[in-house]
Amino acid sequence: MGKNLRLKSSRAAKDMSQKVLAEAAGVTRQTINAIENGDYNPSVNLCIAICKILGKTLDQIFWEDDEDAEK
Amino acid sequence: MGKNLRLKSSRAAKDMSQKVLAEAAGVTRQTINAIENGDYNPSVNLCIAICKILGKTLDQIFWEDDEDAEK
DNA sequence: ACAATAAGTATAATATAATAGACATATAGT
DNA sequence: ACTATATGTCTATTATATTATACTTATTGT
Repeated sequence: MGKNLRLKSSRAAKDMSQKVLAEAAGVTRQTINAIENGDYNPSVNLCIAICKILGKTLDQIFWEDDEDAEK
Repeated sequence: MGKNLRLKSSRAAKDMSQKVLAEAAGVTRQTINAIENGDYNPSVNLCIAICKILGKTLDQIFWEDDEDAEK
């Protein structure tokens, strides 16, 4: 799986550490780290929670990230 | 959790049964049924697979469905 | 040089998504 | 009345997301 650089960058834009984002989303730091590094496949509810904290939508952070770019 | 009526309706718009959608997405019928009925919280990769089959995006089917409507 | 924070990673344990198999109901076609 | 399909639901099992603990490296501030 590819890294999720849009997540990493959106988090950086809010100047949040992985730890702070994790606590806000109600998960552990390892989970945020693993998502950013593409180590696994989070639940959609967790994605939604993360997006709301970062002020983004699902499409902006999770759509067509790890994909073949479609064109 | 609330039902996902947008999923049910998008599937109906393509005249697909739960079984056919499940096979196309590589999961079982029970999984599709459970998502439509809000019985659990699918992985984002499965959501993406479903959206692509139905010609929709994550935001159109999974964003702000089971939420407090924000306003 | 020391202390503190951020990030990456690994392992073992726990929670839950997802499967497999089965049964019930309703509808539509013959 | 029979058959087939679609949906809903239940139980038990398997796969995997997520946790908890811990160690490492890099960076920044004092």
